[in-house]
Amino acid sequence: VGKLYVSKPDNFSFSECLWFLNRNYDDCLYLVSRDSVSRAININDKVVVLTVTESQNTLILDTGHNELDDPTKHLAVGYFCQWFDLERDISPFYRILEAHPVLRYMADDFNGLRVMNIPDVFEALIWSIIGQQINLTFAYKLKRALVEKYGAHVIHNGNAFYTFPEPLALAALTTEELREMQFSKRKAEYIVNAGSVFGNGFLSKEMLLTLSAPEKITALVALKGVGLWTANYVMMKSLNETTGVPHGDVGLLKALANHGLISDRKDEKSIVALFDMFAGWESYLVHYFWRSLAIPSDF
DNA sequence: AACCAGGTTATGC
DNA sequence: GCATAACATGGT
Repeated sequence: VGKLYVSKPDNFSFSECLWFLNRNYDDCLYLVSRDSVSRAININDKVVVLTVTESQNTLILDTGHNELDDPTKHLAVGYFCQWFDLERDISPFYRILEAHPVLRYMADDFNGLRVMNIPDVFEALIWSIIGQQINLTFAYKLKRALVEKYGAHVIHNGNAFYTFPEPLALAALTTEELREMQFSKRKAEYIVNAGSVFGNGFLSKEMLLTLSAPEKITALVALKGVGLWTANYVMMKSLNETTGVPHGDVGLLKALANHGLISDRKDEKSIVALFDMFAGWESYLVHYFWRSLAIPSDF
């Protein structure tokens, strides 16, 4: 009852993906165990807790005991497929990776890791705004406070599963309310404004997906508080654009330095040259660099 | 106890 | 057009 099946693509490792989701942080939007991940998703105003496990050749989506109609099932599968980036053939990326003298180890050590997406573009946007210029541990705390206060939740097997707050719920906030939750005044303004823009339909995922990559960037950067870093983060994590590079990202720069690929943080030439080699797969490279930050960096 | 953190905007030359 | 400052506060 309530089970859906998705076949595994090539170059896919469920455990690598879970490992990335669980890194060292406390994400309030999903629960990872050794062999499963669960999160609540909102489908047509119905909150469904999705639990994913794997068997030999398939991934098993358990939606609990709800009797879901076919369109809802289809949306649940669609959500999961984007979350784990399942519909992409990443073998071209692996060919480039394996040919790189310094980075080829990633093809073995991180084998089967996908870009872990954030299908809800509003969630991706607000999350990236929260994460600007603060350490990730604190960023996850801020996100948790926001989600637990303004998101909906359901109880499933004794755990509370939250959905990300709706745009209009955040649009209705005053900046003072967010300030009390340790958001800076600027970020509070950005978040309320973004809630208003999305909540009133001036911007939506459907709209953004009709645009070319440069047009997407332009549309996103037009929002207050969204610069190139944030726009590219949303591009790579929510809009299926594998060319997005969050320029200037401190994690990326640290990883590049760890691998001896840049001499210092202003070494633009080396960065451009490297990403040129990975043309079309830039965001995969970024994601693998982020993954590399979570292991000892003794190369 | 300084310095840094998944940056962006406002200001000043 | 490019550097610099201000933002706010937790983590290391």
